[in-house]
Amino acid sequence: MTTTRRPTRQQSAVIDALGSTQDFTSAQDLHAQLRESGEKVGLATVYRTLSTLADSGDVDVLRTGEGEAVYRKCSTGHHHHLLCRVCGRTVEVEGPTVERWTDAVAAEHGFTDVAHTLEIVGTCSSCH
Amino acid sequence: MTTTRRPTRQQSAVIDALGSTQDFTSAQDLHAQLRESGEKVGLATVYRTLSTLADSGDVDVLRTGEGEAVYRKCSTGHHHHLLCRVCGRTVEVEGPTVERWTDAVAAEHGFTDVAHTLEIVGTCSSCH
DNA sequence: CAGGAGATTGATAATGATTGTCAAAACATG
DNA sequence: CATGTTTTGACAATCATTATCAATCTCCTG
Repeated sequence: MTTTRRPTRQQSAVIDALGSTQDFTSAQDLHAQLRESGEKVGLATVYRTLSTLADSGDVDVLRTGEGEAVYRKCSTGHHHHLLCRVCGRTVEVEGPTVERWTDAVAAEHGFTDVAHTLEIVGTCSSCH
Repeated sequence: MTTTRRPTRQQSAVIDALGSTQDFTSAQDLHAQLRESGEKVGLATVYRTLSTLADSGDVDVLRTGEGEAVYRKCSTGHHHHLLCRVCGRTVEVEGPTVERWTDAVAAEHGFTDVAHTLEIVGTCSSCH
């Protein structure tokens, strides 16, 4: 029995907020974002909505190193971050290389619906 | 100032417990296991030891779908994980492609001492 | 349009893993 | 043995996430 889905203002708000970025975003962040933009959505509702969307496969979920769950609207191009460990400056980078590689490796092992996270840390030129 | 590592009974117990299996094991499980086998090790110590080992790269860490951290004795050098979002099965993958790409991209932006993390999630063949 | 069944919401409490605290214990060394 | 340092562990604190449950909203039907 599939859950009856009834569209609501709150759910749309969450979905829109998710769609406004291509990055993986945590439920907490989304909630803060919604509150800032004036939308009144309860934290529990944000979690519920994300969880439902994830179950139905409409969003990707994965876990950060800290164990926080992060979500992203499915199948849009995305980029990665190059982070300076000294000053915290970040640079967005992208390229088909990694995308292709992960897809290939996943397919090779019979995996489908693949998503990935990649973070690169280093020391930037000014901080060297 | 080299790593001030002082071997203790507790740390050895944690390492041994970890080594007794090839599966990813949670800190909580390890603690329970140690307690059962008579070793008295505090929970905080288990966490500290695992955290230290993970930092020094002697064990692998990743997160289950529920957000629990799980650890395993490292088998080889640097590799990545292909994680099934349904059953949690993991496959180790490695290859020079990503390493080269991250190094190249980092260098291109003037970054040095580069490190990276990459996690791939998907649905494995049995769970599809 | 009114009424009602069922779905949805949200404030708050509860949960559970992980981390912080800090005095006591274990060590190494002089 | 005295002393300074490291490690331990019981317990409190934190933080994301989930459960609760009364109030509210939606849609359907008469």
